Amino acid sequence: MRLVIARCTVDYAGRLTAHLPSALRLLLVKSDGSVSVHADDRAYKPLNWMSPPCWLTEEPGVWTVRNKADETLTITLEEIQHDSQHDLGIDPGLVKDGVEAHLQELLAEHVHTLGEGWTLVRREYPTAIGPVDLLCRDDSGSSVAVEIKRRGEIDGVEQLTRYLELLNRDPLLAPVAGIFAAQQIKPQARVLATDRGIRCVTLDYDALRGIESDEFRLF
Amino acid sequence: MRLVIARCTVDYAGRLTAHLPSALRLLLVKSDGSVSVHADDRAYKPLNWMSPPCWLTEEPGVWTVRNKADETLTITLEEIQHDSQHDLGIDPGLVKDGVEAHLQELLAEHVHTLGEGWTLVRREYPTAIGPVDLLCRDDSGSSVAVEIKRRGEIDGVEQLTRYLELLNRDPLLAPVAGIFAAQQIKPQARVLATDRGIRCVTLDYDALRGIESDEFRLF
DNA sequence: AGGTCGATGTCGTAC
DNA sequence: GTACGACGTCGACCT
Repeated sequence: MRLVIARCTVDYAGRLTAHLPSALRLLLVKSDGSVSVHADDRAYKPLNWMSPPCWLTEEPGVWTVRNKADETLTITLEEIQHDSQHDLGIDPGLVKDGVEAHLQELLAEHVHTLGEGWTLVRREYPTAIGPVDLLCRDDSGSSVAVEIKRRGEIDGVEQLTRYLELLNRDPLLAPVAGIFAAQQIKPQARVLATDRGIRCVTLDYDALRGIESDEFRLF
Repeated sequence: MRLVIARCTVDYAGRLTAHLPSALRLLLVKSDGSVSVHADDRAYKPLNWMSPPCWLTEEPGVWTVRNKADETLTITLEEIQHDSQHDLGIDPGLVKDGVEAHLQELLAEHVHTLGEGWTLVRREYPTAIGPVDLLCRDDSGSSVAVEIKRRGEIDGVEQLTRYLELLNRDPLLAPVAGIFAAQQIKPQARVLATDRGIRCVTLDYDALRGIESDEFRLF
């Protein structure tokens, strides 16, 4: 990884065109060839960048970064205040916990929390427009499609609505009810779901995990 | 801006929990208080970060970054290889060209490219759930709502559908037709739009700009 | 503060 | 490679 602090102008030509007037900035050149230009604010997003795979051509005072789609990032250097190189090695990478996949696993193993006597037909039940998170049967044997989100917003309701429309065309399944399950459901999403006859369920990740560990304790 | 190269472990607890095993990484502390942790690959995305507003507490060997929502980023430092401070000043910021706003401007000025004798009612026509990009009238005086995207995907069709549903409840406007206009329209989005009676129009940014300059040339 | 929407979104993954 | 959905999406704008 190479760190350069320099006064520079930057021009990007690709999906859009963009220009950065002259100023002091951090140029970050990573070992995969990617380049990013950072100002002294905003943790997440660089002012300008080129993602790998891409290639840096270095001429005196001008860096050109190009990718396969022929997008270019041109950095014109006016004054270099710092330039250092560091060998970081390969990063072991991030370990995550608490994402949607985990919610799906947990709820799949505890569909009875949705209703007494409910059973799981399958996770990732395939449809023409993509898989439904869970397909269940309630105690009377009726089908129920469940869409799971960490944060329940309007998009998720639309997604479930599309699935329901499709599933209800299948005479072997219809009628299929819908459940919108999320750790947190935005008021607007709840209104839309309710208006469409979709039941909303708030999930408690820690509680579901609790059930898990309780059951573990039984053995 | 402070640049630190250090062997460290990182723990994030907030919307999810995440852990980074010990490795050599770049720690980027910006003057707005934000902190990001970068590996030697991927231009854009830090491994871990805390966005401003947030606050860094520095103890020997342990940094803690916290925000208002009480999410925390804990960095445990094992070995510091580099530590430098740089005063970059305020960045003049990015000048962009070719984003959706420009497409909207251009199409607003050339609604006749959508149909002979069409007129613009207004840009950003307000509805209860957000503004419609363009509201037009066709040659017969009928209303047409236009949703503009750079890249036309399924979300945009859903968005336009919601607008149309609302606009068609207004007896002064109804019936309102829909146009989904984008530089590029994904097949799935086209299918969905067509199925809902929404016309799809592919926009040519350069051509629209060309019309612009042609008209300039007339004077 | 909360909602909506655009983004050079980026990133993973299934087909 | 393309398409699609998730993301600690972020960030900008408006109420």
